[in-house]
Formats: sequence, C-alpha cells, structure tokens
Amino acid sequence: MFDLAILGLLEENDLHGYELRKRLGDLLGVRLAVSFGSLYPALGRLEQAGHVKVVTSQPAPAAPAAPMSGSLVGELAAFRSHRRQSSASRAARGTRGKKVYGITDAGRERLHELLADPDVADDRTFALRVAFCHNLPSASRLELFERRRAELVRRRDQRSSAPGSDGRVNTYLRSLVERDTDAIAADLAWLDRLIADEHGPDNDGVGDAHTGGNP
Amino acid sequence: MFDLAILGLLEENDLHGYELRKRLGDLLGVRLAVSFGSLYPALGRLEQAGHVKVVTSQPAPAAPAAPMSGSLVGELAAFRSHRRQSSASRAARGTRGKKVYGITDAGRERLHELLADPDVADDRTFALRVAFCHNLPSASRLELFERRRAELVRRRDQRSSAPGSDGRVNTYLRSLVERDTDAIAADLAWLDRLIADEHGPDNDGVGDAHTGGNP
DNA sequence: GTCATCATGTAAGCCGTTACATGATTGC
DNA sequence: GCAATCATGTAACGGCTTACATGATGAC
Repeated sequence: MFDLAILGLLEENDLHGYELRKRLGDLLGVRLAVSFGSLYPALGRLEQAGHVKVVTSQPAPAAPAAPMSGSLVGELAAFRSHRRQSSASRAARGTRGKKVYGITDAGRERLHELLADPDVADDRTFALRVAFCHNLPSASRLELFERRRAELVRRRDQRSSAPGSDGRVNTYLRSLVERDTDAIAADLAWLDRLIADEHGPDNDGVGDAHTGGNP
Repeated sequence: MFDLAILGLLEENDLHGYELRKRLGDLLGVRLAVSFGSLYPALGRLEQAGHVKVVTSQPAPAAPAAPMSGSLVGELAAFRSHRRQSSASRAARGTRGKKVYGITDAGRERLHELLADPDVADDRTFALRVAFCHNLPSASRLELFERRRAELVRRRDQRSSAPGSDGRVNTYLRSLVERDTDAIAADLAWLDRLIADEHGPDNDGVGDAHTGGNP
C-alpha cells in the first residue's frame, strides 16, 4: 500500500524519506502515520526494483515558506510546515545532503499499474488511489470509480437482507448496523458525485487529466 | 482484536469455531471475514489462558430454524442461516460432537477489560466494542462513547487547519478530504445520539444493560 | 557543549492472511 | 462411492509497528 503513496508523492516532488513521511501524515490525517520502520525498507525495495532512484541534488521546494508553487499535495504540506516552523530562519535546514529520491519511468509505470488495479475492496488503498488518480486518463479514472461503486453496492445489498429489519437484536448493535448502512450510502453519494463530475464537464481525455512529468 | 469478538460472541452462546466465524462475518459485513488461520489459534490461546473452555455438549440453538430465542447477535445469524439452508431437513447438521467453546469467568473478566480499554483510536475495534457494549454498566459505556467522541474531535480539528481552505490542491484530493470531514462529522453525530440516549432515558444501571449468561 | 530536531536505518515482534493438509457427515 | 459442506487445524509468509541504534545540524 505504501508503494502507491510513495510513488504518488514522488511523482509530484523529489523528496527524502523524512519529508515523505510528514506529507503522508498530512495526506489522510493521523490514520496513515507511516512509521520509519516501514518507510525506509519500502524505499529500499522500490530503489532495487528501479522504481525510484536517489537524486541527492535538487531537493524540491519542500519546507521553506516558498511562494505557493501550485504543486498538488505540496500546498497541503507547505501549509503544515509553515505552521510548525513559524520562523523563516529555519527554512533551508535539512534540505542539503540527505537522500533525496525521485521517481523513474518504471516507477511511473508502476504507479499507473497500482492506480488501475481492479481490486477495489480495501478502503484505505482506495482513498490513496483517489488522492493520486489525477495521474490516470479520464477513462481509467471513471473505471476506478465505478468499480468502487459496484463494490459498495455489493456491501450494501449484502447487509440489507439480514440486520435491522427485525427489532430483536440489541440496541447498540442495531445502531451500529444503521450507522454502517448510512456510511455506505454517504460514500455511494460521494462516488456518484465524482462520477457525474467526471463525464459531466466535457473534459473527457483532456483537462487536468494525465498531467505529465515536468511542464 | 479477535479476542474481543470471540469472547463477545461466546458470552451470548456456546459455539464452535466454524459457527463462530460465520457469526463474525455477519457481525460487520464482509469486512471482518476472519480466517480460520487466525480463529483456531486464537481459540487455542484463549483456552490456554483460561478465558474459554471446551464444553462439547449443549451446542447452542445455532442453525436450526428454531423459534426466535431473543438472543442478541444470534437472531442476526439465524436470519442468515435460514437464508442459506432453506430446507429444514439440514437443520440439525453440524450441531453434534465438534469442539464447542464456552466462556469462563476469567473470560468474562477479560471481555470487560477489553471493552473498557482506554485506547479508542482503532475504528474496527471500536465498532466491535459497541457491538458488545451491552455487557458494560451504563457508566462505563458512556465513558467509552465519550472517549471515542474526544478522539473524533481531535481528528476533525487536526485536519481543519490545513486542507481545503485554499483551492489549490487537485480536485480529487480536495473531494477526498471533504468526504473524510463529512464522515467524521456523521460519526460524531451518531455518537452524540448514542450518548444522548444513554443518559436520556432513565435506565442508568438497569434496563437491558449487563444481561447475564443464560436466562 | 548540549539539547532538540532532522535524518536514516535495523531488529524483533504482532497480527493477520493465504495455502495446505486432513477428516467427518450427509445428500444423491 | 462421490461430491459438497462442515469442521479443525498447521505452515509459511506479508505488512506494518515499536523499539533500538546512530549520527548530523543548528539553536542557544
């Protein structure tokens, strides 16, 4: 799962591990606070596989209170680091000789592979895929959304046959099942919005889809 | 996590592993489809710890299209198995000489311990705890809900400082963050309802709370 | 010079999975 | 007798976490 996150972030910026972790934390709140014990080995594996490589120079705009660069997730992180540092004097620290990674062509291919994967059952992975789905062409993105939609429908229908229809199970369990049903419904509505937006505007195949590497 | 689920289910009915798994599956949909590779070792550990013991006889009302017994999660499972079998001839199968487990006093103590645990960060574990929280006295249950509430508030506030305020990050990421915020809000509302219901009606310490073993 | 933070890594372990092996019951 | 299902287990492995070890940099 982290491979996706790492490749997705590196697609936007060259980064070193430490910074990568911080951005990951911002990406989906505290929930996905990846530990170093996972991150560094993951980077090592990705490097061996040729999906990323060390670049060492050109360490990305990263932390400094730089002018908003328009990068995707970067803004989010900039927001946070500016909250943390508050002093501009620390701006350039850490941005020196560490181990800065960049994505390779093979890595980009791998990223697309992960984004287009047919298995859409895992919630957290799907969230990550949405976060980076701007790397997909519109058609694949739509496919992703609709596969996920089908998965949620399956979940909803499966539970609709059994649970709260009778009032016999205990109150708390019943409430829990209802909450779950509502959550799925909300998720479906969200997905429907995404899908509608996708072929609503006439940006099929163009627009901000499939943004390349360096503009 | 499974310890909680196993003990919670055994508190209601003596069960053997296979049946346990099915009920677990019904409890929270497909998501928590515990595998045998986890279940049996878990049962073994629990037995060694003295939290459960083999009873072998008296294998619980389980599958047969029996009259609704009023048991808690049982109804839910009965619903399902009646859907699966559809023929009454198979009713008594499996309910013979297998390995039926029952909860011990130590196990009940352990269950309470798990339910009252202060760590309320894990979503799935919390859901399980709600499913079985009728085993707690009203005060502890309220505490559980409110600790969870605080956790969710923490999550919400943490993200409110950074994300979608500026319109710069890509559309999909933005939508994702919004969805997440909404989900947390919905969860908070649900919890508030639970909390209100808890000290709203005057069933503090009585009512369906703390239902014993065999009626 | 010392402390906090940045930064990279390794080792041990937990928790859970899939895949495999085995056998009893029952319907046909 | 054969296949499906019920039923119990073991082995190997995967992914992620915590804890530990190390060291550079910069603030004070």
